[in-house]
Formats: sequence, structure tokens, C-alpha cells
Amino acid sequence: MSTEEKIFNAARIVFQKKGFAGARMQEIADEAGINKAMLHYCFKNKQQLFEAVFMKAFSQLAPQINTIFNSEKSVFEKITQFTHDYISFVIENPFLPQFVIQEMNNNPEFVMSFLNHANRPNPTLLIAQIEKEIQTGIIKPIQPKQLLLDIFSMTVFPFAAQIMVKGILHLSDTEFKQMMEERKTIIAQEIINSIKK
Amino acid sequence: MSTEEKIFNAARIVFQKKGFAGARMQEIADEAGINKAMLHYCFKNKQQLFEAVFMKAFSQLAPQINTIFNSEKSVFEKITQFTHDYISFVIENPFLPQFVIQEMNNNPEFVMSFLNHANRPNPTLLIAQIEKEIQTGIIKPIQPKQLLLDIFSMTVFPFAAQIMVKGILHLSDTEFKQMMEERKTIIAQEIINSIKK
DNA sequence: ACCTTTATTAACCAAAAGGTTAAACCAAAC
DNA sequence: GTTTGGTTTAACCTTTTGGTTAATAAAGGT
Repeated sequence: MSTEEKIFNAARIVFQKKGFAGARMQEIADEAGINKAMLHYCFKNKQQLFEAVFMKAFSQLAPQINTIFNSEKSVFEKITQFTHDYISFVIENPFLPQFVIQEMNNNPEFVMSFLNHANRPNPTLLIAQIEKEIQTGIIKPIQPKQLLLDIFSMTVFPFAAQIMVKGILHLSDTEFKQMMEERKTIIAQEIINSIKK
Repeated sequence: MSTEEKIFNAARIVFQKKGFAGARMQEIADEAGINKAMLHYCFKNKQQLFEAVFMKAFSQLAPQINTIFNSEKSVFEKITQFTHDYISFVIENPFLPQFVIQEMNNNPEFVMSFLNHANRPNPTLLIAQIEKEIQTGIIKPIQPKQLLLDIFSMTVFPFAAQIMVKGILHLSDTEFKQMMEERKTIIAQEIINSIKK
């Protein structure tokens, strides 16, 4: 593993645990097992190192959303596939949601700048499709955006608020993971149940 | 307004916007319109000022959950009342959820300490009630904890991820607020729809 | 009026944290 | 073997930041 990779991985770990403001360059260097000066040799400064990490995180989260949302399947199929695939991915990267949400809140201007370009999650097509299936009579008359919000809430929230959820529901790490595994199929069933005519 | 109140309010604003690590004592002093030394005169240090703010925030969020969950009503009624009341409250305090979740992640040991005592959200009674209503045949056979997670996800997530939601769904502040108003009734209907026999 | 206590501030301090530099190291090229 | 280029480091510098102090102003009691 190259030094740059070592730094990047260390930075990912520390930033995801402490956030941008809470992360210390020294801690990242220690985590990577190299001298602090190397951080500035490979990445100009804290901001740029952070942006690299954040960009990577976001670019892992975003594109698969579009792939699924803009496919040729029915709304019900999309919901089923999305919830399943997305939870599978986040189980492997359980700190990503909270990390992205937190930094979005603390750094809106920076985040918004690249949320307007690139492969940002774009729900316009899916929204149109939902409206169509409502008129066809497949789906109850609901607001498409509310439905999207439901889907995201049910899949992302348990990870974003992981610690609180574990605390309130009294779940061990394995119990939590087990619950998320089950959620892969439960959520889609519930949502479809509540909107199908 | 007393100086202590001015400081507390300023601290609330800054901490909720920047988080503990990102908040600056000077910024809090400026926000309060007083000298920085007064912060240390009224509250011992940053940690203690933060704990006061966090405690207040958490103690506003937690108790009403118990009040509703442990009342004498049916599960459906509880869901209806909780989603409505809770969203109403959070609309007035839109930064609270993200704030609590963020600091819980960055400071688990401190938070967990008082999550184990006091008026922490305790869902045991409600879980038992759900199991009973499943056996009575009112509710489909589902896992009570998953249902609780659904309820929390649908109500809290939109606020916790507010900025992202606004960005992806292209919502102005007023549109977002409008959507949340509608959500007060939508969520309960959807959830009940998906679990009633 | 005078003293005592409580508030409030400007100036200061020490530690932490981000960032720089100049020298050492180490491979490959000649 | 020496030069040359990119790596890597220890030591250093500067700014930021949480926190203190000593002096001042205001309030209250006698």
C-alpha cells in the first residue's frame, strides 16, 4: 500500500469518527503510521485531505442510487432493489451516512457546490414514473416526494443514528446488524403494502 | 434576559450549527454580545457549557416520547399522536435531531452515561403492547423493534438530514416546512396501513 | 458616604493544532 | 561511486483557541 493510500485510509477513519472539526492531523498521521509532514507532502492541507475523503464517500453513495432509480423497472421493483442493495452497501460502510449528513450540516456551502454538478442523486425521472403509475392506478394517490423521503428515511436513518438506536432499543452490535439484514426485505414490503392499490 | 441566559442561548445556536468540536468560545461570546471571560465566569469551561446545552436539548426530546408511549391508548392511536406531536415539536426546533445524533456519535461515552439513567426513552411497555395486539389479531405479525425503528426513521430522518433532503428534492425552506406539515398525518396513515390486518 | 460583593472587561497566557523547512534517506541513473 | 530525484523525518514556526488574571464598574447593604 502506497503512502498516499495509507494516509487516505487513515484520514477516512479519523474523519468519519471525529468529523472535520474534531479530527487532528497528528491523529491521522499516527493512524497512518507516518510523519505528520507527509500529510502535507501528499495533500496540500487538512481541507483538501478532507475533501478527497468526503468526495470518495459521496461518490460511493450517490451513483448507485441513480443507476437503480433510472432503470427500466417498475416502481415496486425499484423500491425492492434499492432498499436491498443500499442496506447491503451501508452495512459494509456503516459510518458513511452519519459522516455525509454531519459534514453536510457543518459545511453546507462546500457540499452544495458539488451537489449541483456531477453524478448527484437525481430523482426527477423516478418522480415522473411514480406519478404515471398513480394515474395508471397501480399506486394510491400519494405525493412522490413524500414516498422518496419515506424510502430514504427507512433505509438511511438506522445507520445515521446507529448509536442512539442501539442505546434505546438495547441492541448489541450483532443484534443491530441482524436487524439491518432483516430490514433489507422488510422495508420494501412495508412501503409497497402501504401504497399499492 | 440575564447574562447567563444570553450565553446559554448563544451557545445553543453555535453548538447546534457547528457541533462541539467546531464551536468556538469566542463565537459564542460574540453571539451573546458579551466578553469571552463571562463564559468562564458563568460556566466553568467549554465542556460544561456544552453539557448544559445538550442536556436541555435531550431533556426536551426524550420525556414526551415516554408520555405518549406509556399512555393508555391503542398502538394505532399512539402512532398517530406521536408522529403528529413529535413533528410539531421538531418543526419548532429543527436543529435538535441532527445535533443530538451528531454529538452522540462523536461523544458516545458522555452521552451513554446519562442515557442509562433519568427519563430516557423507554420502549419496553410499547413493545409488549405491540406483541399483545399482534396476538389479538389487530396487527400483522411484525417485529416490534422494526416497527419502532420505522416510526422514528420516518419522523426524525427528514430533519436530521434536512440539508441533504432539501438539496436532492429541490425544496426551499417553505416547501420543506410545508412537506413536514403534511407529514404529520401522512406518516401515521402509511405505517398503520402497512401493519393493520 | 463607605464598604462589600457581584458583574464585566481588556489584556494576557499556555497549550494545541495546522503548517513549514531544512536536512537526511534511499532508490534508480549515469 | 557519485549524482539526482523523489520520499521521509525531526525540529521549528505561527496562528488559533481555551482559559486566566487583575483591574474596573455596578449594585447593595450599613
